[in-house]
Amino acid sequence: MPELPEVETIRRQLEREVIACRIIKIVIHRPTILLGDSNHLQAQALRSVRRFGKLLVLDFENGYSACVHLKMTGRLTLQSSTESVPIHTHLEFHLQPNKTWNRLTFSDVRRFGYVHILPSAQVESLPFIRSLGKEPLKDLSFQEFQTVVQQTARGIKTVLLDQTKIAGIGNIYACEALWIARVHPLRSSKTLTSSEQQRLFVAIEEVLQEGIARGGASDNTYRDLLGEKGNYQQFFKVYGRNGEPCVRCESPIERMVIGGRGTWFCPTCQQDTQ
DNA sequence: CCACGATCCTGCTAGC
DNA sequence: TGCTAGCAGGATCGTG
Repeated sequence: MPELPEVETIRRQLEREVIACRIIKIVIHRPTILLGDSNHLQAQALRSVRRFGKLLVLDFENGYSACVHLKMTGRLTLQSSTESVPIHTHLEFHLQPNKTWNRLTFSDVRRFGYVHILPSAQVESLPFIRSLGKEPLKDLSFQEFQTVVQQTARGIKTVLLDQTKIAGIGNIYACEALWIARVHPLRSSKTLTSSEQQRLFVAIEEVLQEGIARGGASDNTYRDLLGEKGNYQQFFKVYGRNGEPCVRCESPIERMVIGGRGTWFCPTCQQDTQ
């Protein structure tokens, strides 16, 4: 499930590989995942690639943009003309010049993701982007993090996953950061001590940084622009490790459900539920 | 304001 | 072996 590090990995690859390439043909297999008019991208070259939280924005030379949300199983993939179009491909952008690949495809098994084409000038007015909180590694200072955390009595994990409070953190990185900081996922946010806030802030930056450095986490479905897996899953301390010994204290990792999502934590290292 | 549940969707897997 | 129920979850929306 692509979170900030996975989406950032793809953003960097798009920047490296696809900038200045021109769309010469668009094939729509499933119109329902497409918002806006794809004709606006016809014959347009890619100029820049931005990211807002987990949302990718591809900007084209004529002032139109394609906003791509991968949600859980969405993928952007570069493919060669000799490869057959994989199942669940909803959109194909045929590109020039011909490199080792000549198509950028959007696929999504579960069809939660979407591609939204609109004028670049309107991108930052999108409700989703307007509602986003600040971003770790970018503009979220410790003071601002502290304010967010002190604002609410909700469980700290719920707060970390709230994109309107902090942008980009998903289930994997939330679980991992809480383990590193030794904070229980259900801990009431506003009760965190300043040293816990400090540890958590640093842990969030650490897991996201490390996630990017490892090309993201391919727990199940994530693949990068070239179809490759990331490596960060090899460094998971808690995520999906139900019953395995904690690498810090050897207690078996436990699983609970918070907000309908699987949550893994060490019952010894992460105590103080409150 | 907040919590909770349903919704969207398909593939995988545990269990019978 | 083959079927099925349950699970995976980002974001949104409705209800209490």
